[in-house]
Amino acid sequence: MERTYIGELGQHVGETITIKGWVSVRRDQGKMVFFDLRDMTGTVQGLVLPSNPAIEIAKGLKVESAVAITGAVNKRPEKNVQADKLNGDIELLIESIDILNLSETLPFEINGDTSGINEEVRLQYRYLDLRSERMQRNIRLRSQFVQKCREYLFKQKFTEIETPLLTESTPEGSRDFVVPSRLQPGKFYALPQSPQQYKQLLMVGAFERYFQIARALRDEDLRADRGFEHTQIDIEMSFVEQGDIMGMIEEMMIETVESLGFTIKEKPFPRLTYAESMEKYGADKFDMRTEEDRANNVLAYAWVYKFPFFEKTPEGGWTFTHNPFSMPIPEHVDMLLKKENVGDILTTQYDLVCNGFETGGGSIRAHKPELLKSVYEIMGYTDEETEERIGHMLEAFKYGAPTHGGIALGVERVLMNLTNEEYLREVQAFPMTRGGQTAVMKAPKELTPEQLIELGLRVEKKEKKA
RNA sequence: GCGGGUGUAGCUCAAUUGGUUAGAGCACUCCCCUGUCACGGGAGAGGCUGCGGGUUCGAGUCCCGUCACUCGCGCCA
Repeated sequence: MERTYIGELGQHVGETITIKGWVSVRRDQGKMVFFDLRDMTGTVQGLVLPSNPAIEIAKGLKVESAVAITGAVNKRPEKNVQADKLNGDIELLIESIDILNLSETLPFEINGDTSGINEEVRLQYRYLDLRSERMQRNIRLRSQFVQKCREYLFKQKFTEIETPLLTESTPEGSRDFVVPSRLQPGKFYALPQSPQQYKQLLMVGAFERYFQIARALRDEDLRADRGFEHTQIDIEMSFVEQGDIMGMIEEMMIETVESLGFTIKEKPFPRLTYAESMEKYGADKFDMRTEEDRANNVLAYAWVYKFPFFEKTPEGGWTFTHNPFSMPIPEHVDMLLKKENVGDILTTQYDLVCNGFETGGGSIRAHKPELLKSVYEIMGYTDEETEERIGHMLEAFKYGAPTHGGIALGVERVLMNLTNEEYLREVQAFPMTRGGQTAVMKAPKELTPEQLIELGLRVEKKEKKA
């Protein structure tokens, strides 16, 4: 029989239907047996009468087994109505039970909040942890948020474009994950820390409005709010100025987040300069919520901008604070080109802050070779070193590169704000442990000697045959 | 790399100053129960106390080492 979703059973009172899903709870009354049955749309109580031959199957049916159940959707007797629950006014009088997969006893209970369970166990059996109500809600909300962003961006004439995963290592910034090349032994690809350079090249390539739900990878030690991999909504636009991007992203966040039922504390978002932020909060990210806001899960967004472009290195040179590809604020362009008062130069960088987290950041980019070159000169690179690192960008900028800028929003950071989760792992389906151990599977692990030889990572031993 | 915390039954946790046979709740097995809804009642099974050394008449408890997990710092444009 055709499947009916549990969330729609209210429309089928009096009919005999088939549901498919899982057994959440079994309540064996001796003669009668009650179940809570669950699919992706909701939960319903089922009951098996002692006269039904299926009663023997019902008694052996273990929690979290996958089942297909046929029965009659009935109104509950008046005194058994649970008005506050979905389907609390109906129940399924079970006629037959088809066990699709009988579950063994679970390693931990999932019919409550699993956040108190040993995380090693949760991750080893992540597919079970994901069945819990909280994880279902978090991961589904994540999908909805991303969908809303996509809808908004398509409406704004954006094109979704994928950029390569196997790319070039960049020594500055965070540590790269690297992949050995088989065809060119001894050489390595790097996995992207962000699609930064490719998205700028797409602007040179005349796509004007690009976005990507992009994975970014960084081989740095983990934190509660930081993993090896995270996802960003990566955006770049041509022929725009700082205010255009900030205004559009602000509109996108308001539209997406409010359509998901959340409340924003202040609109338009407050805008603070870096100096104001440091003076007022002592940090470049801050939490503007009151206790009441926190209790009501209100989202307090703000922009921080006018960051210093450069900061001193321990060796006494200069390095960038956020992004070497950024443009200074318009009135500081001359200072950059002349390399004067370097410490005073402000960048067009803007960070989106929410509830104490940096949820995104971007800037207007340098779109002329001399601007970008000047940044690298200030940082002390020789012409040869600059050419080696970003020669391809300098070359690309020679051919009518448009003014452009963009932003990257951290999907996990946004979701942590929405769900009030303290840990990034709670909004990722398959996160890693802090030691870099993958969920469920056993990466990282050794390669076979044959694989290592093929990759040029081990020299083949010549076998001596007598 | 550095510092803090944790590690006892499948899960969550107890176990006085080192002291009998390491306990409880949930889950599990069996029995009873026709309106339960985290059903209830009864019985039972389940332990290399992370691992390795040491001190002691005696170690879950103290000491040394080690591993895993975790939080923070460094790091993370």
